Amino acid sequence: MPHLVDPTLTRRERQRESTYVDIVAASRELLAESPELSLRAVAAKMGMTAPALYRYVANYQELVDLVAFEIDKAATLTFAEAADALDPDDAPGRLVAATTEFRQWALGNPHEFAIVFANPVAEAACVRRDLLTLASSGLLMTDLIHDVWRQRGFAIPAIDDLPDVVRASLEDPLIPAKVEDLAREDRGLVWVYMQGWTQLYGVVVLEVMGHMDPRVIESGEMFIDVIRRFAPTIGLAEEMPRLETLIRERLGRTPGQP
Amino acid sequence: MPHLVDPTLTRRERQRESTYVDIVAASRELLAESPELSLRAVAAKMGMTAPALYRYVANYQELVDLVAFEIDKAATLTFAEAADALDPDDAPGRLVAATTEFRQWALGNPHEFAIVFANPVAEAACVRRDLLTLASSGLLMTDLIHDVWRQRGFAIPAIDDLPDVVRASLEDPLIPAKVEDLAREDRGLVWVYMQGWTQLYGVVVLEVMGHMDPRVIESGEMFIDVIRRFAPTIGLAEEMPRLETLIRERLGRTPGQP
DNA sequence: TCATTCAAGTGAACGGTGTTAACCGTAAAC
DNA sequence: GTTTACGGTTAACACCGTTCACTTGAATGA
Repeated sequence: MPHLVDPTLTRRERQRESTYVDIVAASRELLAESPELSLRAVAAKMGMTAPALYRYVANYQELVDLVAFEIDKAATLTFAEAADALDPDDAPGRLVAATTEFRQWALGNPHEFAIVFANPVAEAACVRRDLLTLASSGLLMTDLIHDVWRQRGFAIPAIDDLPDVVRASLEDPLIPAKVEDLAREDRGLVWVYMQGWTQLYGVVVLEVMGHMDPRVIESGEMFIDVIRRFAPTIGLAEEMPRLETLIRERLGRTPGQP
Repeated sequence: MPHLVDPTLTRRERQRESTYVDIVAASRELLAESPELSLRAVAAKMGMTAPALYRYVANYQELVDLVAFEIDKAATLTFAEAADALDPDDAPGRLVAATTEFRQWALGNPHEFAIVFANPVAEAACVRRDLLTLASSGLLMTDLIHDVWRQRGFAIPAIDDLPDVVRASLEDPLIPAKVEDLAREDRGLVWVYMQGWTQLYGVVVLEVMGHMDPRVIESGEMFIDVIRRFAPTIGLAEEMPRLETLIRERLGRTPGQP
């Protein structure tokens, strides 16, 4: 089976690339068991000594950033899969499916979640060749909300009604995301996305950290409640009963299984 | 100035008590500069060697729990002060004042915030004599919401309308908080509190972690937005304009100064 | 008052961490 | 075919949490 790897890369580059993959794999195996990710442990798991890793990352923080970036990328794939299990025409269903999968993944992989989302400005470094590509999970979620908006056309705040600072941050965003695809007058949609993300993030962090009655966490009622309260904002009030059963279906499963 | 300390305690006990205070003080000084709290550094700052600390805490995690508990207690005092700067009759104002102070404190003391609120089930241990007294900041917030409810009397969900698990967790709560003061039919208020706390927590964690446009963080617009969207839930829709100016006043100050 | 007890501190040590330095073989590059 | 430089090594440093054996001095009981 030829051409499984990019042939434009030289042998050395391909080898280096595969080492990066190994680093991430070893790190994720370690994270599955212990919350602490140590450079030495990663090296040991790869059959190397710790200083060797410094040929690939400048320091420990960069290792963490690399792993966080790749975890986010991989997790986003499973969120997208959850969405793709539904009709392309059912944008609301796809959104809540991905959202629920996100919540389930976070609860099932608390250490990975912590490294990606409870990491102070994780995106700051990400020195790898993949430049400063915003968290891919964020891109997916914006896309999904965008789809809902296109299909259902809920009301979004006029960008000129928003506070000055907000308007400025929407007009030229710091992280060159897909925001540029939106016409200036539609940028209010991004603000709606941020509102939703904020609320979603709140429940999930509280649940993952265990700062909530275990029975409530286990049942997912607060998670559902948050979605239910946000639904009207994106014009999904009437559809909510259907979406709720859709969520509850997903809550029963172990994450990752479509 | 006699009787500054409890005279019922023997000399040894008083000395021990003061050492605990020193431990917390040294820890907080360290947290003001570096995000990492190390047992050895705390000991060094107190002029002791590391093993000596093991006379006071069983292990590192217990040190962290102790410090987290005391930080929460101290921070809650400043929240309460912010509320007390307003009329006792102005329950809504007191609530948003404390809430805003919480947000300001979190942004100003990110390491302390992380140790208290981004700590996996911090309340689990807390082996100190103060038994298992729920996070005091949580108690304050419930009190403040309770006051708003008594003064303004907004609609709360009937406990029998809530999902089974939620009802169960409200009828006999895991953490023996002030929930017991509420009649069974009023327990829905606690659910409202949890909703509010979830949303507040979401913004603040996102802001503290830096997972948001710095300009938006700096301005506090998302924080205000969250409060504004939650206000109607506790019957404060009409009062929101007044409350918003109240918030913006507080946003300008450095936290801790009433 | 004297002997005893015991809490509170010490230093040394173990295994772990991130990180740097000097070194070396081998595969790529010219 | 030589040279370069990449990817690995070992040794060492400073720091971490933790344990153990030991001292000391103050509170306690006879």
